[in-house]
Amino acid sequence: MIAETPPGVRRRTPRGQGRARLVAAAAELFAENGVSGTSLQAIADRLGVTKAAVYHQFTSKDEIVIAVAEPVIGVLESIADAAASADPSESQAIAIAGLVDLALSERGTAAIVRRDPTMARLLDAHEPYARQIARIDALLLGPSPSTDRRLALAFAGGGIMAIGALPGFDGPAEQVRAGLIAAMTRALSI
Amino acid sequence: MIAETPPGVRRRTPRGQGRARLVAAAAELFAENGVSGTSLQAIADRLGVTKAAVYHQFTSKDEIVIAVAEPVIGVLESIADAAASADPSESQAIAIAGLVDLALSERGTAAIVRRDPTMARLLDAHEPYARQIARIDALLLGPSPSTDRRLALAFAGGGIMAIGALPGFDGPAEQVRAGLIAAMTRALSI
DNA sequence: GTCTATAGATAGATAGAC
DNA sequence: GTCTATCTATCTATAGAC
Repeated sequence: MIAETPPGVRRRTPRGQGRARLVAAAAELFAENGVSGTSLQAIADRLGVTKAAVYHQFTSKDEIVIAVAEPVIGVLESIADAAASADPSESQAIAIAGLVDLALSERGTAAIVRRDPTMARLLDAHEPYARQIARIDALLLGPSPSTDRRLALAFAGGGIMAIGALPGFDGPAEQVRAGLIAAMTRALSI
Repeated sequence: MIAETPPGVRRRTPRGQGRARLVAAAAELFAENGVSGTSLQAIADRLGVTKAAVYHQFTSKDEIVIAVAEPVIGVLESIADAAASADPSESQAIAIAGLVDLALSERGTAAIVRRDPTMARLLDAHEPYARQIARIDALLLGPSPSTDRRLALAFAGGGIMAIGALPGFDGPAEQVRAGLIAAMTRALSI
């Protein structure tokens, strides 16, 4: 009989780290080739394991796709919370800064979440995402928005995600961040 | 012996029309599911034919992808030509109006051309596309552009294509067009 | 947590009849 | 221009040993 792992003994791979590594690898590949263009084999290859090992952590590809989106949804919720609880005169600026930081920190992932057809289809059926997006949109639109303002928001949404998809934009990070916040603000100044 | 089709007699399917129908069907499917998410079987099904019939018109899937992008490239060239030959004080406005009209008329296709990973990879190796994009970018950036202006252009590029991907934006078409031109102009007013 | 092995479906692509 | 039939490769997913 083989002894069980005694409590407190370090495993070769810390708890949950295999899963996190897998999600990170999947996110990179999704950003490069799209969700449909990424096979489980490709994910396994990047990790240096077999497909079966991938299926040990997730029961389906869809589950991996959702797992990739989850951190972004969490950040969206934080942004909506922060903007909603701030003074109304500041809520828009807070939302814009949050979205810019999200696009810059998550880069490819944020872009994939917004523009990949497979991801979009899964997230539409995933209530938490739709709810946070709706909250932020409402904050940025204000009450009874004009058609022009709704156009401007859709435009700005595409703009911010296009930036996330760019390979590291040159110039100091702080200048890029400030430039993007200015671009978003300009787009919504109507 | 069967007589050959006499000259001048109308064929059941006009010359080249099968090809055009195929490209249109492929463009729709690419917009809905992405290039990787669209099989040749799916294209054939939408046309009510078999895969073999598709392979009669195109020798590979890549060729279909390029054929879908070709009309967009043609329009980009017209835009660049028109803007370049106009008075410098008007060239930016002409380019913006042209891009907005392209995004609105081609809708899904224009968006796919800009954001699908498979399409992007093929077009990067397709000189005509890169050349026209470079011409238009140069026109919109002007000489020795600042980092902020290059950021603004990338932002605007994402914005305009996000609009194309939207399902028919409500409001009168003319208002949508004017709103988009205003959004693009605002984005580049730096 | 990783492996080998494989099922079952579907992918892109080809051959040849009509 | 369209078909049936088929090839080979790859896909998602499962079973079961270590």
